[in-house]
Amino acid sequence: MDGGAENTDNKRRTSWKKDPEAVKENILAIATEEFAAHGLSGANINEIARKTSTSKRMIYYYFGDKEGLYCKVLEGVYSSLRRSEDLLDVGGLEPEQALRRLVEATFDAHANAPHFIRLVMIENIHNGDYLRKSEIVPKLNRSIIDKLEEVCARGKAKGVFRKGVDALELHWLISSFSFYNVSNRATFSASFGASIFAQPRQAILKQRVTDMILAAVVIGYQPDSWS
Amino acid sequence: MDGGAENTDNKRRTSWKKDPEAVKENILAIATEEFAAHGLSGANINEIARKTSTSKRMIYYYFGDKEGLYCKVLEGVYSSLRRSEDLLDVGGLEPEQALRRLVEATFDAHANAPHFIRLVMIENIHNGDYLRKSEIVPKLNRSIIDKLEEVCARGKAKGVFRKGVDALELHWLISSFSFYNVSNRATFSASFGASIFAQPRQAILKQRVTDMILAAVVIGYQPDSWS
DNA sequence: CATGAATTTAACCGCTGGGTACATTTAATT
DNA sequence: AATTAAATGTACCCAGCGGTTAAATTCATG
Repeated sequence: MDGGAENTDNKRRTSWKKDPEAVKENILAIATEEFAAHGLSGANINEIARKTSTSKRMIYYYFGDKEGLYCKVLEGVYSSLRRSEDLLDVGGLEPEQALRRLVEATFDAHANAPHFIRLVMIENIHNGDYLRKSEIVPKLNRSIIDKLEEVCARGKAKGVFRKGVDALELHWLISSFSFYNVSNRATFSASFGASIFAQPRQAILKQRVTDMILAAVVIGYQPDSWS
Repeated sequence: MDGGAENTDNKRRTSWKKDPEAVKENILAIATEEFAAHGLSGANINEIARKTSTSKRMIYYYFGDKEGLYCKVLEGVYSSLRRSEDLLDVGGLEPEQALRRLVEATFDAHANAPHFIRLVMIENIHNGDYLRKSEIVPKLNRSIIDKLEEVCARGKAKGVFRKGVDALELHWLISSFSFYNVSNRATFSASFGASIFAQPRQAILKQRVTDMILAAVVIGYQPDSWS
């Protein structure tokens, strides 16, 4: 990530001994780890600095203060998850298959983005105060709703989706499964064991929630597994 | 809660000018507020002490240190939620109605226990380290599973529940809705507005998830709302 | 090569906040 | 009344941590 001087870098700066962009990226990466691990108040700036390839002073130089750094970290994980969602193209699939694909992909995406999950949890502890300040986030979140709305519209037009189906509600449903499955592993395991979070139970769970969503949306849907 | 001298109190202590039990309760109540509001590292012992009817010294006298206090708070909200669950009796209902009742009650219980939700979120941020240490919690959590298992058994015996239905999986499902609905309000609202968390949308949501669970469990179930 | 803005270093600071020392009061016991 | 142990009040400590100061280094530019 640091490597040599990237002369491919455009803008007005060609090659510095130490590239500020790389430094910023490095700080952000470490800070993401630390905030995700310990929360806003729990994370330690000195510790973040120590793990960085640069110094504490640089953190303040580039990000102002602890909260400024936290905000950038938050924006980073949000846009990173949404970017991965944008890669998913369900335009070529029939509405039922498109929805199934969206649910499965969301489930998997959450399972594979523990940093995102933890930072969203942390941000909720802070009542969304920092997310609300961000300008970048609101527009990011349209894409997933748009995608769901498009699928719903096609499903209704084709006559296979129920009338009452609402994209936002659907998103809430899909997120609740997918998020909880990661966010509450620790306490759930402490109470009931971790078996449900290992294979093959996870695969079964994904199948189950997908079927439940489809059953709620698609007229006359009858999953194979529901004898 | 303080009132007069409780001579009904057994043990070896009859009446003190200042009842230590009441002091402990008072500390716990305030600490619950503060930890739920700010997290483990975010909460401030001096601030907790200030809001108490006693002094910081007493907190350390009764709870040892910050983490000890946090543990007791955690145990408190857990047992409080489970106690409210125990009040729910579905023994007299047919399996389908019993399950419906359990889902609705869980949904409502979570919506009405914001402290519990926040503290569980916080505990998950800490990877369940403190919950795992607690001896009181593991046994508390049996009751809800037992209740679900009993309903499932009756439903299968009656021939109205599917064979594959598993109580733990069911609990995971019901919890995911109910928990996420409260835990992620802030960030969800920041992204998509708060309309879904107000009436009448909440009632619709509850209805929807209940129907989804029943459809997944009860053979041939067809909710009215699913045209 | 002098200028100066951008970038980086190292040392430093003050206060917050978890935790403690020690004296003192209270109520049961003898 | 004297003794004792639990319960409490007050003042204090001090390390950790967020944030800063001031100066040095790097490189484009005239």
